[in-house]
Amino acid sequence: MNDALDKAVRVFCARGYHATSIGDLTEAMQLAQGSVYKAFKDKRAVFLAAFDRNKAVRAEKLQDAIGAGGTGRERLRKVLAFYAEASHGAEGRQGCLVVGSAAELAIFDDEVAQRVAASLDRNEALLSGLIQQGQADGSIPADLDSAATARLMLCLLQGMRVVGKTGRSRDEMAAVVEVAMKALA
Amino acid sequence: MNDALDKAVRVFCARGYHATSIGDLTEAMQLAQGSVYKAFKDKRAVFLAAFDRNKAVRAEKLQDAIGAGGTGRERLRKVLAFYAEASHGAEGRQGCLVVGSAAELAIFDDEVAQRVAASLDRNEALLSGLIQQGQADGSIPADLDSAATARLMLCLLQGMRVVGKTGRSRDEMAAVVEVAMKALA
DNA sequence: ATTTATAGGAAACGATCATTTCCGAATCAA
DNA sequence: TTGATTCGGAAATGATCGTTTCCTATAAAT
Repeated sequence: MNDALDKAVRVFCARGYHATSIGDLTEAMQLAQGSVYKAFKDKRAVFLAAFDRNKAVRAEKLQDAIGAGGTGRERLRKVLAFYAEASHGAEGRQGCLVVGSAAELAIFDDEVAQRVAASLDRNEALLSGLIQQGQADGSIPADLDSAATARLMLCLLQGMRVVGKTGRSRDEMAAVVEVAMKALA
Repeated sequence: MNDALDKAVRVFCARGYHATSIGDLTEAMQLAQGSVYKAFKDKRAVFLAAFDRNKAVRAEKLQDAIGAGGTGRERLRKVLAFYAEASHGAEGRQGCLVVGSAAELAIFDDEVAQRVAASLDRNEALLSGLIQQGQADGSIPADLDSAATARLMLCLLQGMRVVGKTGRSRDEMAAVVEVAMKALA
């Protein structure tokens, strides 16, 4: 089931919610049309499940990328690099489900809006935590506004995914990470 | 006609392309359904016209906000503040047509993808020009990588519009601008 | 071997939407 | 005043889509 949901995630990322038909989903998930409606109440339920699956998968990959060791500064850089890696080439063109949902559904669907906000809040808290870790271990200045800096980084990460839809190179995105680290001065 | 297009812009921003029906457009534009098809070939033509109209309006407002005087650093701050102002409250929730188009249409419609890329490139060039102006007038260090910094600012601006869809306050976004200025060190 | 539950797949339904067509009213010219 | 033209607006059309239903085949269970 998770395999099928991963396929659904890719379709929803690339096409958005409204432009994805049930046929698109069954084709990608390799399921019969009847099977989709046996497993899910409706298209929206498939989307919500795909959203949650995407959130879990991305969160795990991000945690792997951050790793356990290193200073707060080093780990924060790894977060930026993780997003830079996802914001170029084919994966960048595919787009981000959170960004797409924010643009397409946040106004109409309160439940989707809540999940989008929760995803962003979670990311912001993660960034804020890493900054505070860096301030504790001395790799980031103690007088820095951790909340505002975390919010800046959150905006930057989401923006990279937007700009990445127009097809940038890995080097272009990696260079952004280097400059962004200057905000930790 | 421009008035009607401005209304269309708002609808497309809020609802996205696929979720806006012709009825939504006629209601917002206060036009008869027949009149829409007398003025435009089809829904996509309305969208492209609205996109161009939005681009022109936003570019003019941005130029007004930047002003003619001041250092490159001061003018760059005004660009960031302009986007912060658009990324909170009701306008922030309404969203950005470029971001929405990038997420929803950039993969399917080459013409839309080109316009999105052109809008981002134009913004990136504007940012790069202001940075170079700042390097010429001494308000921004000369050894700074203007291209990478401009790209960072572009990502940040687009990301602010994404995050702004979840309803942030003016102060939250204004604080991001202050931190972002540190990237010019 | 027979029955029962399960899943795939096709067909049908109802709704919605983009688009076209048609009709009436209003405007303008003669 | 009359006739032509234009424009708003409503109805009709054809297609698509989400959803439901029904049928068949396969596999599990007794």
